Amino acid sequence: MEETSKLGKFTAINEIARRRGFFWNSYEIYGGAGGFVAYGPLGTRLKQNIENKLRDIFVKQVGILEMESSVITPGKVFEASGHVANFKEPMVECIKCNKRFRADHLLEEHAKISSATAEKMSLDEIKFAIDENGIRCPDCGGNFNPPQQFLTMFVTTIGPYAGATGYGRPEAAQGIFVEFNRLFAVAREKLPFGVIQIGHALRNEISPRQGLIRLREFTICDLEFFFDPEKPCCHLLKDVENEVLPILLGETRLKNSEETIKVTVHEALDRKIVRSEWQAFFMAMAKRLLVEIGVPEEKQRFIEKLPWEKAHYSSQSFDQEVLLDRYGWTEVSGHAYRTDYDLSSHMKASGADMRVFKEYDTPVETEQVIVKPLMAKLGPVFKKESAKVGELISKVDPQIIRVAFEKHGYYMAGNYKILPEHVEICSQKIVERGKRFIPHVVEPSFGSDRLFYVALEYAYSIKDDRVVMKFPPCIAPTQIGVYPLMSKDGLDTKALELQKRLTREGFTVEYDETGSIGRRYARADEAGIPLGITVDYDTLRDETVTIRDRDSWRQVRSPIKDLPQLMHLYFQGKINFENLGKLV
RNA sequence: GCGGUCUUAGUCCAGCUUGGUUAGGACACCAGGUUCCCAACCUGACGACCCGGGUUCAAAUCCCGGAGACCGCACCA
Repeated sequence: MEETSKLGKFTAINEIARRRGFFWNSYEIYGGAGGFVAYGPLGTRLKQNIENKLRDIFVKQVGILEMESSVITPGKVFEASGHVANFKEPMVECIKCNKRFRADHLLEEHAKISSATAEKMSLDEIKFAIDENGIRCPDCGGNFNPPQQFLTMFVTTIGPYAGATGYGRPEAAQGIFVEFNRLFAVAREKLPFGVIQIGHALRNEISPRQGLIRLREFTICDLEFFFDPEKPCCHLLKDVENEVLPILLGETRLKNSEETIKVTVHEALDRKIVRSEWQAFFMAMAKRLLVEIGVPEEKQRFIEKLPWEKAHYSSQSFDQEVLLDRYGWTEVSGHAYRTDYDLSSHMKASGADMRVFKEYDTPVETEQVIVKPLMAKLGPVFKKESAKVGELISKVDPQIIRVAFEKHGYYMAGNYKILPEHVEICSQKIVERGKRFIPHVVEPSFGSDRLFYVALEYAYSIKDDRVVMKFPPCIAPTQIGVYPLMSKDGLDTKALELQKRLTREGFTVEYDETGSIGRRYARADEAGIPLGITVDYDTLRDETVTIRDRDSWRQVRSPIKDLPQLMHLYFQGKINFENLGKLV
């Protein structure tokens, strides 16, 4: 019974999404293709509004820099990042029944090989281990074909001739890391700073079945926040330290429990539940974002990833989950502490120096004993070789030379005999003004399509057998509906004027004069339009209109001239519906 | 990838067992009428058998293959 109601809501949301143009499966005329969706007019606006909300929070409020890079990425990038090695699954297929299995999972189960070890094994090693342990198909007992890797990145060729491999990026993060040097320069070479990229990513999922939750092409919002690991303090923590985070700890999960603990950001850090201040800060901001798109906090939680669940780059990871009617607890954002993994990898692979220079508060002065070759003396003796000899000498530990002089009266640098008069051993002051290091990264990463689906599901409600999409006003795809009570007697022209005026004010306004007023309200409710303004016969007399609240269906009356200001205040969340006019 | 169920207008469904003239309904949408605040009513218009092949005089209907959806399994770095 519960099952059918779950199906019912999901089906109803999908039906309304198709009918009203929120989203649908792509390529329907060719039979469809799994894992790809098209957003219609309402959906596109809703998705943009959600993404803009995210921008509002992170770009405007926190000061994160936004950038945009390409989807197609040269192979080298994902080789360096570790994706080519890690973004694939070794799979075996049963010869008899054709069933496929994760080879590493079979080894864990039947050969007691740990997942960490199994992950590092080559295909040959896997084959050997399978044969050695006599592992057969768990279903029918058949033998396996040789193991094969299934790469979950889309592969392509860049340019028409060369065999230059390119990948469709499976995340937007690498687009940020590879441009780090320029971004850092733009950020005026100051840490900490963050960069966000919102864009498409591609993952060739084996079986993308869960609608908007798992797509082959989707929109990802990756935020990479760079900071000095020696200065891990978050200067914005004050704003969020009392925000409560519901966390399901890894240790709790190991006990097969789903009990969450509720801790403030402050506590979570104090008790070292979350190890990075910045990570805790972003988790709190992520929670706020979800509240703003309509998910109450009791329907959210953060779940700590277990060591073998973490991505290859991550040190400590949490997933932000939202309770969905259909899919249960569902990930909407991931919070990973990527350390210096990515920048180090790209540094090593590309040869580019991605270190950051940090000036010490007070320069460090050290005295160092050095061997100074006296070229005036060396020249006459070694002639053309003297430059080489000089270089050789200066690399040697002064102590060794000193000891050699004391013992033998000379020092042999290779085949060259160095006498005390050739060099000067002296102490030198060295002033270090700073040092170079690789910044650490904390990454919150949101799935835009998932946020979208979450917003739809939480907005969906039924009132008097009608569907009302209760989007929070700040993300509603259409903000205002304008209706003439009758499409005659000049009410229509008056209403059209009003629509134009509000549109010029920057609102998304829809005009509708077809059908009875009740039908138009119903249509508007389904599209989730928060406010409906109706021009009636009183309007012609006194220049006032009624404003209808989507959620309560109550109405207030206000003068037309006040509308622009009232609407601005309402959509900025500064006033409530009741403050829009006199209740009628 | 596997197994089960399924695929008919914008949406939701009927028809298929037993092949046969013009594939039926509801809602939505559009036009006109009517209507002074919550999917009212009247008239009219538009609009579909998932794709490919086969069987047959004749296929939405039977058979084979494919694609897609849903449920379960597996997968989800």
